[in-house]
Amino acid sequence: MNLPDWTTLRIFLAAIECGSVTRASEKCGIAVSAAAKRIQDLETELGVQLLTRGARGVTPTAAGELLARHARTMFAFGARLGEDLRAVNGFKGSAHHDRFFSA
Amino acid sequence: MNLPDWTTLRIFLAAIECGSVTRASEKCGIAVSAAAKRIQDLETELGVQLLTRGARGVTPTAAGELLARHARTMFAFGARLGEDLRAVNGFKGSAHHDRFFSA
DNA sequence: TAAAAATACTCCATAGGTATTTTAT
DNA sequence: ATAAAATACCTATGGAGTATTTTTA
Repeated sequence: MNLPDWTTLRIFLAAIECGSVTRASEKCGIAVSAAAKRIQDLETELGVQLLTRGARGVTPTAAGELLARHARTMFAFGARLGEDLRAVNGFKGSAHHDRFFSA
Repeated sequence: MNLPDWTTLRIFLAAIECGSVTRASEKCGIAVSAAAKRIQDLETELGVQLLTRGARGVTPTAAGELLARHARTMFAFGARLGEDLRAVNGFKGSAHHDRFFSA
């Protein structure tokens, strides 16, 4: 298996921050079904439940909160990588890449 | 744009470590053409040349080495994430997930 | 019963493979 | 001349959408 991909992590974080998969899917510009499936597949892959589902939305489990914390760190790290790459590239095409590595 | 996905980073690292895209593709169990395309697309997305191509293989550019260093850190971090998730999960299914987060 | 999430299905974009051509030493 | 990389082309998988059903408080 592989590390969870960035899109999935983004949706997962959004679900926690929004408190619902529905609003997370809107925020991420994706269909609810697709977002829900990504999170489900993630849970299956990891073998851990990440979210508790209710009629009013979702809340993270302990594992979910742990993953969320790590994911945020990863995104922060990704942002730094982007900055460093731009620096080594002499800021060429920085406009185009402004959002490349942002969370 | 998004952060470079893990598969691409793995292939890219392998290319540097093996000194050739051909051997990297073998190591990663993928066709040479697919590996080459991933690296090309990565360079296009980033707007930076990452590898110098020669008749005997490839060597990383400055940007390539920078990305490689960051990628290795990301993978190391991913491994720690895996360990932490297993811990919070009370080591359930650890056998199955042993390699989930390894580089 | 009213929201949110999960399921069923369909479609298409793209990742990957094979075969071939181009490049660099 | 030869090993490696790039290109062209084709196929199939899976990611995303719409519509519907199932949950949960």
